[in-house]
Amino acid sequence: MALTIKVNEETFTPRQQAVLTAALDLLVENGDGLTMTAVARRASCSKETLYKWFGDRDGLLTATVQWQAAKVRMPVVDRSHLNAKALRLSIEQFARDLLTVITGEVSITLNRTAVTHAAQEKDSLGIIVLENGPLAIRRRLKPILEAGRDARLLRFESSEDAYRTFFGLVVRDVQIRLLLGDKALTQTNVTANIEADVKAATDQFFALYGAKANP
Amino acid sequence: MALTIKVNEETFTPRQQAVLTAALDLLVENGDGLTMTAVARRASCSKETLYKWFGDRDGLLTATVQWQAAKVRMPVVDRSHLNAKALRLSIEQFARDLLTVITGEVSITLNRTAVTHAAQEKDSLGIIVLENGPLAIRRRLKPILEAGRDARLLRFESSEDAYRTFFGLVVRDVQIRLLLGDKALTQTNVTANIEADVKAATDQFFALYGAKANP
DNA sequence: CCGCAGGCGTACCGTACGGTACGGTTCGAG
DNA sequence: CTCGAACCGTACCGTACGGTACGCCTGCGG
Repeated sequence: MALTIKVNEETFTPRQQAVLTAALDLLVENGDGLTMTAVARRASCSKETLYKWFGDRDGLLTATVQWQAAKVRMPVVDRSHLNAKALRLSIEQFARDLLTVITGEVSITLNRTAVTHAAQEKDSLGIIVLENGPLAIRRRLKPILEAGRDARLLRFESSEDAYRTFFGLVVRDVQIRLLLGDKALTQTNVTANIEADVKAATDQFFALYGAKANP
Repeated sequence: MALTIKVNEETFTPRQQAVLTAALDLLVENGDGLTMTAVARRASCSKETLYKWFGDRDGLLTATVQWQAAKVRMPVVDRSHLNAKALRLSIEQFARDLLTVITGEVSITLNRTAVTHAAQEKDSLGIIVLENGPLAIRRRLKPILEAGRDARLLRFESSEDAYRTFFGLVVRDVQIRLLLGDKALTQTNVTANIEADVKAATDQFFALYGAKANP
């Protein structure tokens, strides 16, 4: 049960979603100190119900992460008419969404939880976060990049490499520093600079992969 | 005691270093399941000694991370005669060292431990890892970058931005994926591509910040 | 040889927490 | 009204682990 990876969105009853919300809230505020008793108390339900619904602590954790991670949805970009301006706006939007999500408190908590989990030979949470984080972005971004290449607006060999470079240019050292609790990177400090960072990253990406550059 | 951040390298007796080595080994193999009893047994010492030397579990953890992290030393690059070729080699070397360290098993373990720690309002380990990881690299790289700029080989406004872009270009999504336990990124899989990745990142860095480009 | 400091091994304690059991309550079906 | 399913609250159990106490051994200064 705990090892099961649910690929398609599991339907939770509203009551169950309330429990998951409580669990997520506790996770965000209390860090990793998520206890079954605390969840039960916060959600006003009995521990027995928790165990009946989610199997064990890992099942509850997995369901919470899965459920929340699946909520993060990147906007779909119109791919039909793709001029230079539209492409740039799309890329910029991706950068903005990526940075916004990654610097969010919920995302930080989920990533921390998954990393902690991965430190105990249990990779299920890591896979979920990966699947709904970086990999989701990759799935969405790649078609855009390839459309841009087909339209002679971008130039690259491997869309995989282009995506990963984009990721690096946008995220830089922000995520790891946030995960490590760098006080110099307060939430407000980051969000204030998002627009400038997005623009800079997009500029750099086009400098590297724009049709004019990089012959 | 546990909150103390030791800035200068604490001198540990050989016996104490053996204990720290045992702790690190356990950390690497057993993930986060580091128990005082296990350390004591592995190091053939008594728990009482552990507590006498390190105060509490956090103190031992901090000492271990601190001691190991301080071992990671970036090579100092000769800054005196700086032609284009030497600069490029220096940058490349930094990229190589950064990737090699970050993908190492010990580094992954330390980062995971620090992230886990940071998920419990305790940021001491995070600060240590930050200080000896990204920030150490920054301290070493910045002078090189600025020397390159002074020599008209590089062109950038802020050396801080240049460093962070470099970090992003080199690390990309490798570190977070390793921390999350991505099976698709096996150790060997990464190390095999390090040279190619290093060259690509350096190329991109010079494309963005080389004197000829980016007017 | 004596005494003692440092350290090993082990037994022990307290607590926190995962997991279970059970009595009481609500609510819908028949 | 009755019955049973679902669920709440709570008490309880077992265990793992952080931290402490203590007995024993070793080595060394006097």
